[in-house]
Amino acid sequence: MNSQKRQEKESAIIDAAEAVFQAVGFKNAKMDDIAKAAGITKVTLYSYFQSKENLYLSISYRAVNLLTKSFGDIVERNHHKPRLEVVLQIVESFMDFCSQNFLYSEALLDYFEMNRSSDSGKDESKLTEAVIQSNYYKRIQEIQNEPFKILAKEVAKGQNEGSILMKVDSMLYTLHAWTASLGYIKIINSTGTPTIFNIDLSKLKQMNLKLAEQILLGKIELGEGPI
Amino acid sequence: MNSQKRQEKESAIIDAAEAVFQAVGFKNAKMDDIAKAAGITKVTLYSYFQSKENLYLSISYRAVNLLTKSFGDIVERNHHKPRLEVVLQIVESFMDFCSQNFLYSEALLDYFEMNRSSDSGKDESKLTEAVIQSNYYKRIQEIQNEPFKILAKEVAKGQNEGSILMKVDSMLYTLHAWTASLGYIKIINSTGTPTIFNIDLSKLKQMNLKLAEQILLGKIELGEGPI
Amino acid sequence: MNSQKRQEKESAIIDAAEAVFQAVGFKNAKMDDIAKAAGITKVTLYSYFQSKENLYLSISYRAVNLLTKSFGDIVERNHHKPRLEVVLQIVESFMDFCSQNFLYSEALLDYFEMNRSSDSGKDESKLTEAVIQSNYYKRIQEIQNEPFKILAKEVAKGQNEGSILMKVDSMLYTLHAWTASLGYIKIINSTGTPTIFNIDLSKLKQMNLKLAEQILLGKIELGEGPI
Amino acid sequence: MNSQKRQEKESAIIDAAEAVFQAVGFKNAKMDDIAKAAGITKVTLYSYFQSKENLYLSISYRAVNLLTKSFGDIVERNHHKPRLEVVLQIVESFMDFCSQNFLYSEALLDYFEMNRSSDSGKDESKLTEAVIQSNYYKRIQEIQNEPFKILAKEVAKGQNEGSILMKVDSMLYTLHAWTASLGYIKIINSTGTPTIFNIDLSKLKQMNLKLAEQILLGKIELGEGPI
DNA sequence: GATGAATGAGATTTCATTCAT
DNA sequence: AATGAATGAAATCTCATTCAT
Repeated sequence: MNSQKRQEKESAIIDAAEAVFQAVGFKNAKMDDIAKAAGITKVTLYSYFQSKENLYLSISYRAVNLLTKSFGDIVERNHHKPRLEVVLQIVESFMDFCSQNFLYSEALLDYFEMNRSSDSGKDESKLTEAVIQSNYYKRIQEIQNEPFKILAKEVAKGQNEGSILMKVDSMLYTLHAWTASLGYIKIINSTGTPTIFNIDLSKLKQMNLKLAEQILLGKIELGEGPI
Repeated sequence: MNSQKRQEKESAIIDAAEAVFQAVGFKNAKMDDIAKAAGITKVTLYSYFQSKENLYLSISYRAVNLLTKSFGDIVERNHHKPRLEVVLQIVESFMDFCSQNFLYSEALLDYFEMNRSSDSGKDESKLTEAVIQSNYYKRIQEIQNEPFKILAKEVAKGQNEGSILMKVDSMLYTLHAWTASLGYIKIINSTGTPTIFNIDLSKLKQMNLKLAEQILLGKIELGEGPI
Repeated sequence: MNSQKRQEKESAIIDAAEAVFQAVGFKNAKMDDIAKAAGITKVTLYSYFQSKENLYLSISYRAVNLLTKSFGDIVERNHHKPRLEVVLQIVESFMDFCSQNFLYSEALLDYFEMNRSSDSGKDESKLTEAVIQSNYYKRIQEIQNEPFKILAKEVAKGQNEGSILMKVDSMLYTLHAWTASLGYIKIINSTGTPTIFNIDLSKLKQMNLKLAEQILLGKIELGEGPI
Repeated sequence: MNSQKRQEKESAIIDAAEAVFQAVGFKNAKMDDIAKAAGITKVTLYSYFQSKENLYLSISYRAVNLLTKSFGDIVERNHHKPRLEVVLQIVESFMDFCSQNFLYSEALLDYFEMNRSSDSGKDESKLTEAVIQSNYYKRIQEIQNEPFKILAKEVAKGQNEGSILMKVDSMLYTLHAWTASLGYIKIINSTGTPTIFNIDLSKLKQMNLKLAEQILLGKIELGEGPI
């Protein structure tokens, strides 16, 4: 099978896996069922993905790629607009992407969770052997920071061009925007409903965006600390 | 064995389980090893916790309890101080608690992840049978919102007493503070190191706190949306 | 507790055990249930009977005793009648005893089955450790042959007094009567119904008795072999 | 694996199980050891036999089959001889088969013991859940009466052709022969030695056969009862 | 001797993963 | 690459038996 065919088949398998993981969750998903859903045998499934974890990581990988692409598209589509706007759009799209793709956002978070590193490099003690061997685990490490980098770059550009006026270090701000989004996603994912404690979650998103805007415009006194 | 003795023994078992989960992670942990660590047999272990998942949930339960207690202590210790300060302390302690207790924060996040509910009540399709049967899964649901409620209450009090000046609805703000903390925790947990992208994570925390203060003091224009 | 009291309690426990074994069979019977049925705790049960097998053997023991007593009574009650008649009555009572006491007959057969001996003494390789230690296992061995001996003795007496005319060795005949009865019991016990293959089992009993009578009266040519 | 291969493997496993049961008895036999003896894993063992009891019943099943085959062979080999002789040979072969195959005869007796039926159909109250689910338990019920039927048929033929002269109903006689054999087997199995009470067990067998011959030849007055 | 808890041994199950054809 | 069977590791369960108080 030539490389392209293989790519396509691999992709089709991931599609099937996504459907199964989506329906019953990682733990309950059986490799048997995924193989069946993909219309192949378990052995073939294993010839593509060497472990269940690797298969799951392929979804994380896809998620990072989609996110990267999404961020990249925003940058490209708005190359003539002020970076301030681009940054806000990216942040919003991050939140939207995740709230619209439960599986992708979970896969993303799960990856970052498993990928925990310690002072002395990767902390492999909690990793399954299957993860350590996983080729997607390796591949995803190469691209894991892409979305973050795109965002950080736009922030820096904005500071240079003057549309972003805050005094905060661009990396620190990006990190902050990232965590704010992650927290939002975590809440969205722990809820299935559009409201929680009678609060419409869209209001939460709006608040996050408004806050981002204020920070970026330098309207907020953030003291000595963060700069 | 009277109820108290049983409580103590159960607690001692959870101690042992924490040590094992901490050391090798949930997946790699063997019930046999946990039993051994607790100085009991596997069967006894099962007589206390009906499944590995239930045992893990007991740690989530403990985490929620500790967090609740921590929040409650702050409230009590500072009953004479302005609520603004109390709220900021709670937020800070949340971040500190989690960054200092990897296992607890993970157990907390894992619980909220699995506990996802849908419009039509709990979405059990992704739960393991073991979780559905888990008594700790039931118990934790009764207290899961306690920490959040404490925080929300202090925010509301602050608005009443005038130390908190923002125009934002107290629940919405609390939710925002909650997500900001969760995001911070998620990043802390995905990292083992005190810095990421050359950014000292303590700076991120400071930024979060400064931001919280500015919001609470009503220094930020959050527009119509969130109010 | 004095010896008599203990005897009585032990007996009451066996009563309870009989009821449980009768109801659900040896394998399905739980020591817990037996203790409950006897109105005592498991530990007390164990202080009387050191193992489930020993408890079961106490029923075998009781069965052998009852059988011995039954045979003895017949002998006594009919000391003035011809031995031929006594022998026939014993054989009949054996069959009746067993068909009326499923549990006793099974316990009897089970004991003889487990007690299998080899050329080099007892074949303990298939015995459970529990059986080897069982005190009832020891006690029953002392009396296991009593019923057989009574029968054999009456046969021999009958030959001496002339009411029994067969030429067959009394021990051989007794053994034969014994096996015929055992086979009958086995069939009775494997059936719960009074008929099998449309044959009324009482007819089978009648045939066995008629045959016994003919043999004892020397009406049957048994050739050189058995004598 | 085609059906035949599976049959062969299943058969090989039963071979191994026989060896283990033979050596240490049912209770002492461990599934692990049987698997090891068969050169497979426990899981594979379970994929063939769903429980230890089912595995044991497969031996009962094999025993019934072997007995049926043995009886059938005798009938075939002697189709030109008088049925009287065939019947006697069958009875003798039954006794020999069992005395030469301790495990088979025990498995046979155990099956009949557990299979006890009541007026209202099978009496399942004493059966283990494992037995109720056992596929061999189902299969053996279909063939359990085959050996008996063969014997009964030859007796009836003998009466028709005139080599068997007794007035007794053929079914009743067959049942009697059956019980006599079972009793003999029971004694053989409860003994490991060739003698008991100084009686050579072969003499017992001879006596049984001589008796059978006399009955079949109508030499014995069995009265009104049985006919 | 009574009680409730714990032990130990082994049966059974579940699945991801691998083997053999 | 496809198929069905097998493996291995660990979870879970059952129960007779024992311990501690």
